[in-house]
Amino acid sequence: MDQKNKEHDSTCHKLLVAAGEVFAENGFKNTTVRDICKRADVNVAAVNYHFGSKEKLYEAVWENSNRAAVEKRMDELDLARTDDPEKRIRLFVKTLLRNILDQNRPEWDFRIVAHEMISPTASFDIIVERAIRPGFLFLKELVQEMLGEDVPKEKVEKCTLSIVGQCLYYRFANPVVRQLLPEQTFDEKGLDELADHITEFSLSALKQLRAGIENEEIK
Amino acid sequence: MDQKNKEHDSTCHKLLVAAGEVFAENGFKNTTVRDICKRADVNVAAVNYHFGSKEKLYEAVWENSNRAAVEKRMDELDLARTDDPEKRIRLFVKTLLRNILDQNRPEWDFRIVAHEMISPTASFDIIVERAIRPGFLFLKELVQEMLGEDVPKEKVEKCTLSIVGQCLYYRFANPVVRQLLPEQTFDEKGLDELADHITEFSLSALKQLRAGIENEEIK
DNA sequence: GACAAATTCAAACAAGTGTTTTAAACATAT
DNA sequence: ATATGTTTAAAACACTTGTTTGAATTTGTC
Repeated sequence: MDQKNKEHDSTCHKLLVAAGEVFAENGFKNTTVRDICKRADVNVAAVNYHFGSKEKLYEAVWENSNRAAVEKRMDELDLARTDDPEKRIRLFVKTLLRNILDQNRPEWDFRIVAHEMISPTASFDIIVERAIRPGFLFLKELVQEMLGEDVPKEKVEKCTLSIVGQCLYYRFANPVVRQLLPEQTFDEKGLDELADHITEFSLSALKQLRAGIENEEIK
Repeated sequence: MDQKNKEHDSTCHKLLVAAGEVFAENGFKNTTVRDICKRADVNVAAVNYHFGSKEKLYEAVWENSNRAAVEKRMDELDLARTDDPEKRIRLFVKTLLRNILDQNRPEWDFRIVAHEMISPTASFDIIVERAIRPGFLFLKELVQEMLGEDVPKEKVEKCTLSIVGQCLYYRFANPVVRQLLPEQTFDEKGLDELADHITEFSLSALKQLRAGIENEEIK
C-alpha cells in the first residue's frame, strides 16, 4: 500500500472511498475494478499500482473503514455509564439501529459484513472480535443487571441475542421489511419509533422473566 | 423450459439440482454456467438449450425448490389451528427455527434468499410474496389475538417482526453466533432450547404489553 | 532548470464469462 | 428402413474480467 492514503485528494484515498461504496453495493466478486476506478475518477491501473490487487484493496477497505466507526459507537455508549441499565439498554438499541440503518451514514461497511455472513473470508474472525463482540459484551452486562446475578450465563446470552436479533433483522432482511411494511420509514422518526418498540418489547420480556425467576426463588 | 424436468435422470433435473447447490454456495453472479454443468455432468450448452439463459435457470431453480417447502410448513402450522394462540406461537417459532437451521435439511434455498437480501434480483418480489408473507401473516394474526383487537396495526406488525427477527438472526448471522456462543449447538436439542427461549421471551413481552394496554384502558 | 523517482495513462493481455453455432446422436412414428 | 423432431456435444464467438506494459507526465530534490 501507500503512505499517502490519508490525504484527501490522493489517488489512494479516492480509491478507498469509492471501493468501499461499490464493494458494499455489489459484494466482492460482483464489483469490477473498472467500476471502482470510474467512481474514484482514476485510471484502471491505479488499483494494482497502489494496492497490488483487487483482493488487497478489499482488505484495505475493511481495515480502514471499520475501526473508527466501532470505537466511536463504544464511546457513545460509555458516556452513559452512570445511568440505570434500563436507560442504557434503550440507548444501546437506539445507537445500534442508528448505526446500521441510518440513511445518512455510509452503510457499506455493514454490507460487507453481510457478505461475510454468507461466505466468510479469512478476515472474518477479526471482524467479529473487533466490530461485534465488544457491543455484545456491553449489552450482555446490562441484561445481566436486569435479570440478576443468579441467572445462568446461557440464559443471559440468549436474551442478549434476542435483543440484537430484533435490531439486526431490519438490516439483514431489509428488503423484506420494506416490502412487508411499506409504511415503515428509516428516517430519524421511523428509526426512533423502531428503537422505542424494540426497547419496550425487550424490557417487557426481561422484567417478566425477572419476575418469574423471583417467584421461583420464593417458592 | 422442458416438460421432462421431473424425471430423475433427465438433463433438466440434473441441472436444477446442481444449479440449486452451486447458486446457494456462491450466489447468482458468482457461479458460472460451467461449474453447474460440471457438477450436473452435462454439456455447457444444455443450460441455454433447456432454460434459455443462466438467469432463467436461476428462476426455475427457485420456482422448483421453494414452493414445496413453504407449503409443507404452512400445513404443519395449519394442523394446530384449534390450539390457543400461545401454543401456536410456540409451534410457529419451533417450525421456523427448524426450517432455517436444521442441519439435516438442505439449506441452499435459504442461502439464495440471503444473497437476495444483499443484492435483490428481479425475482425478489415473488420470493417475498410466496415464501415469506404467508408466514408473516400467520404469525401476525396470532400476535393480534394475544394483544387484543384494539391495538394499532403498526404495533402488531412490529411485534411480529420482533419475533421472527429473533429467529432469523441465528440464520443470517450464523457465523457470528457460532463465534460468540461456541457452546450453542444447532442439533435437535440446541434448536429446541433456542425455540423455547425465543417463545418464552416473546410471550413474556406480549403479555406484559397486553397488561400495559389494559391498564391504559382502565384509566 | 535538471535529473531521478514516483505516479498516471491508454492500450494490450491472458483468462474466464454467457451464449451461439453446427453437426452428430437419439428417439419415435410411419 | 426412412424420415422427422428432439436432445446432446465440441468448438467457437463476443464480451468482460483482473492485471500488466511501457510511454508520458508529475513530483521531489539538488
